[in-house]
Amino acid sequence: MSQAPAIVWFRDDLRLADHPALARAAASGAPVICLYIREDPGQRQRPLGAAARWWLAGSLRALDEALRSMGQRLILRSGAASEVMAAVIAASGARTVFWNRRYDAGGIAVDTALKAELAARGIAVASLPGNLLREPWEVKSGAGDPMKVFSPFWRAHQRLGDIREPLRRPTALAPFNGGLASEDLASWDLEPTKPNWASGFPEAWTPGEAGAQTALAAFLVGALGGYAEARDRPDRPSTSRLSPHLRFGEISPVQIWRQAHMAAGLDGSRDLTKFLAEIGWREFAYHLLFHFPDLAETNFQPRFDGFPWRDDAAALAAWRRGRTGYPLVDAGMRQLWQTGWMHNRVRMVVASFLVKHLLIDWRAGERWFWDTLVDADVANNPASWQWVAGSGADAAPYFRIFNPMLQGQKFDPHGNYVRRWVPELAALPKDAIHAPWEAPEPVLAKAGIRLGETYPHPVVDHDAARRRALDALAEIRDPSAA
DNA sequence: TTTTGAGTTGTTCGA
DNA sequence: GTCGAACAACTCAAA
Repeated sequence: MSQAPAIVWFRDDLRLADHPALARAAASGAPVICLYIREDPGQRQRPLGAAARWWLAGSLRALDEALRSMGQRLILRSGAASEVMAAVIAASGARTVFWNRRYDAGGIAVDTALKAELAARGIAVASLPGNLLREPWEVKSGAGDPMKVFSPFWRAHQRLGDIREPLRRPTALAPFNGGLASEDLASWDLEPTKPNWASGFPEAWTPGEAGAQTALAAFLVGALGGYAEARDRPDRPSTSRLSPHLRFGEISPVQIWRQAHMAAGLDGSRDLTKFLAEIGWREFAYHLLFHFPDLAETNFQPRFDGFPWRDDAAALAAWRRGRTGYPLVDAGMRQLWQTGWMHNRVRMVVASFLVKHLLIDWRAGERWFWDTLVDADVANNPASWQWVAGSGADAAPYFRIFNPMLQGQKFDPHGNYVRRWVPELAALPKDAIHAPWEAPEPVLAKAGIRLGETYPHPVVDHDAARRRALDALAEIRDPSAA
């Protein structure tokens, strides 16, 4: 009599290598059922944004192809996780279920309930750590509390010892021959059609594990050298662009950690340290999310609950569409819209602009990023928005208000990033491109620009907006002074 | 318990 | 053009 199969429930871990759940299932010798569930969003689960849905489609196709090359396939099902799991178990006679943990409150609630349900029916469940360097609760202050400042968090994280070795991709997976039905990926409508706003995405991205490994390898032989400085330059290919791959678990931070160390040699170079600190920020964001599950909705610092946000639909729309009149801001928002991604330096600038220049609630920006970023991450996105807004853990100080012109001059000194994404400004010389409203009329005319027609006037005046933000922030600074 | 040093990413102003 | 100081005070984490 053949062995009962094991189910591997794939979630945000769409890879075969360094996949603890898959490795355990493979090691059991049981026939393996690889399952992906398009979950009905539970009460506290966040439906995927549109750009992330596009990525998911590609990633699921890639995973299915990789499994097929091993005589396996990915079973796709829709519904509530508990119902889908019950149905698959009933149809297959599976006796064990493996998955890698998730850390958002909604996901934890679903997993905890399901685990109890299955245990009550005699189904063994193993939930394993696979998507972080360390579990969020492992890092603690000396007093045993969650950490709220990045630097001590990261030091404590590193004091906990070596990061484990990545697991190899299973060499073989015994197939389950019972014939399980799978839904058709196309029927999930993950990809846009009318209009197909993602038509430019495939040129920029290759979703899937192979694409992730290619991106990492290219980064390690290329941009890692000089990363500490060049990473701030949106006009250059100087970042790893691994974020969406990490978001969907096509590559694990453990793999990145190990490969980066090997590529950089054993010495802790500045570039390597800087790069790994970015992985550290992801660890910190998940640490915060785990201990503060409402991160995407509630100010980490309660005094921001009284902040005088403005309701300004027109300004919000201008920001979303990249029509604020500030070239660097507009370039970033259009890069986001057209490719599903934005350079990190520019993310800070556009976020600071929305929150401080426009005084629009960070949650509005967070939601827009959630919908438009292919790397929209349940922990990174809210943690980063709160950091910029000043309402977060270890947040930027209130007086740190980015000047979009100055940031442009510093980090896009030739204006090439702006030219790439705001083509109507392309003919402007670099001295004018970050502040076209200050350019002499003949310069604008020569570049074919009529302010207010071919490119907008600034939606707000920088100096006035800056003062207004400082005043607003002063309102919540000292509660006793009110 | 108290004290002490530190805290991702900036800007502006005046010398 | 370049440089240092001011911008606030508060909270965190560890000694």
